[in-house]
Amino acid sequence: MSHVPGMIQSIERSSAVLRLLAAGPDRLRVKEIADALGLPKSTAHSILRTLEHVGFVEQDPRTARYRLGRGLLDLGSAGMDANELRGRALNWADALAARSGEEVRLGVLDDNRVLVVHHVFRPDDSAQSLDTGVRLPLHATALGKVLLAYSAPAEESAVAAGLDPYTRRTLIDRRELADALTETRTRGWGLSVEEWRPGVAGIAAPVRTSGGLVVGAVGIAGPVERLTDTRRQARPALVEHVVAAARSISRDVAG
Amino acid sequence: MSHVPGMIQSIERSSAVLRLLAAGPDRLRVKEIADALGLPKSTAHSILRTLEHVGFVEQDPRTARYRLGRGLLDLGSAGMDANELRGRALNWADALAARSGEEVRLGVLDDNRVLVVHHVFRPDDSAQSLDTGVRLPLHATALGKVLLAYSAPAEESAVAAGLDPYTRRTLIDRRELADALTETRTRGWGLSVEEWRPGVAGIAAPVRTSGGLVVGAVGIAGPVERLTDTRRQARPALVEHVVAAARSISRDVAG
DNA sequence: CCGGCACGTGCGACATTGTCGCACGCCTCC
DNA sequence: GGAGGCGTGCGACAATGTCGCACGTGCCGG
Repeated sequence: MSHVPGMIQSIERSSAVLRLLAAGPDRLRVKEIADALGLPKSTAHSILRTLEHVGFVEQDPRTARYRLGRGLLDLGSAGMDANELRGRALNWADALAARSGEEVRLGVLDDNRVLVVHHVFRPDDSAQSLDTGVRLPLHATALGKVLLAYSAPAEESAVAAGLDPYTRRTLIDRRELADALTETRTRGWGLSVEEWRPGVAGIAAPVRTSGGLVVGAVGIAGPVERLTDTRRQARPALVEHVVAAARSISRDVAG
Repeated sequence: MSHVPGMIQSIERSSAVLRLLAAGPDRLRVKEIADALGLPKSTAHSILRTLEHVGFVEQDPRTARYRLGRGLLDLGSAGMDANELRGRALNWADALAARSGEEVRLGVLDDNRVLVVHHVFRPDDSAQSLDTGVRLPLHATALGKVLLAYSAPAEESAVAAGLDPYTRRTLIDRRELADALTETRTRGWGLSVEEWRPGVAGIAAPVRTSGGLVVGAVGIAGPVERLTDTRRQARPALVEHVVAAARSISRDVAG
């Protein structure tokens, strides 16, 4: 790759190595990397050795091939700032509120809680309190269930912290919660019916980066009778609105 | 941090910078980073400039503070190797073949193609060819649609490379494909009916890491009349088997 | 079973490269 | 309106990364 003055060459090369390893599912040999980047073997090896030392790549002991390391996994999630997410979701959240007729919340995972980073009031009602900055329980809200469904560590942490009952419908058994999260994962959206506050239901869907990583959740909340039918099932039209909004925000986030 | 002989200093320092940015949710100033790592301002700035150039960090135009960039988000995906995925999927793939009565394939994204990393024959029939290692088209197979649905870059790349028609049902229009992928994303599984080979249909579902990242797809393939009903809709029982198998593999991968 | 090849790895010398000191301009807070 | 702090850019030095070469090993073919 071309050398750009003022840029640190070894860092540019490291980036190229990481991208190369990320491009294909296969592990790569030193020679393959060196050839692909037009570098001498020694140089490529020196870079790989350092990247391995800092945990960005790992080497298979058997085949001696290199692949990306676990150290990168932790970095990705922090890449999306809450404020940034909020900025990109503003318009879509408003549109969702207008289409669904319910209040909209955008949440991110934050220390065993859902941190509400954005809140849009229900269009027809002005007597509501602004929830931005509030922290909601993970296991009892639709937003929280979505966030838990795509983060195994968060699920463990939440279970370990204890599943507090807020209503008689709150899921307090770890198996019931696990099943609910599996269902959430499978269908792609989350539901909570009177598990947090009596008479209130929520529908939420995940916001993803271009790589598929879940960085937040967006959802609506409102009276049970408006969000669900007589069998306590989510109304399909509302689900579609929520999922579509989440998809739009995801597309925006992906750039 | 201490200098280790044989390691490239600037890469070690870059790693420290990235970790520092990942540690806190706040954006950091050049001076804060420099002080935390014991570096001169100029040096820290030079590293930051390069990291920004390669997309690993971004600078807020207003506050001039730095945060992690989008380039890192997509790197986590390749942490899962194809062979590793194959190893974890072996038993589940066999079970899926037994339950569905159809042949099973496990595929990963590889350079505008689906790379088949595992293949289980249909239980009742021995006259089949082993597909492991074969590459299938992305836009015309159920496996490929699932992989495309969760990778925007791959979709762009596939469209750019041209949507070759294999049968008269192959999706060759980019809008039709986009709609199909949206549908795939929404319902959580993919379908292909005579889009690749006449008389053959496929049903596939995504395999995810604990973070929700899609690293592969598993699916069944077989005669149209066995996989779909008279309206060319996938048979729910088979879909359930495929989705369940994908979920099991995902759980295995996550652990 | 043995020879040859190709690969990963390590070392050392060179000079290219990153580092660091310094100074400029801008913004913010006294 | 002044002063301090910050981000940024430049340039010289030498410390640093780079590259050529060679060793040992594992694999494949004869």
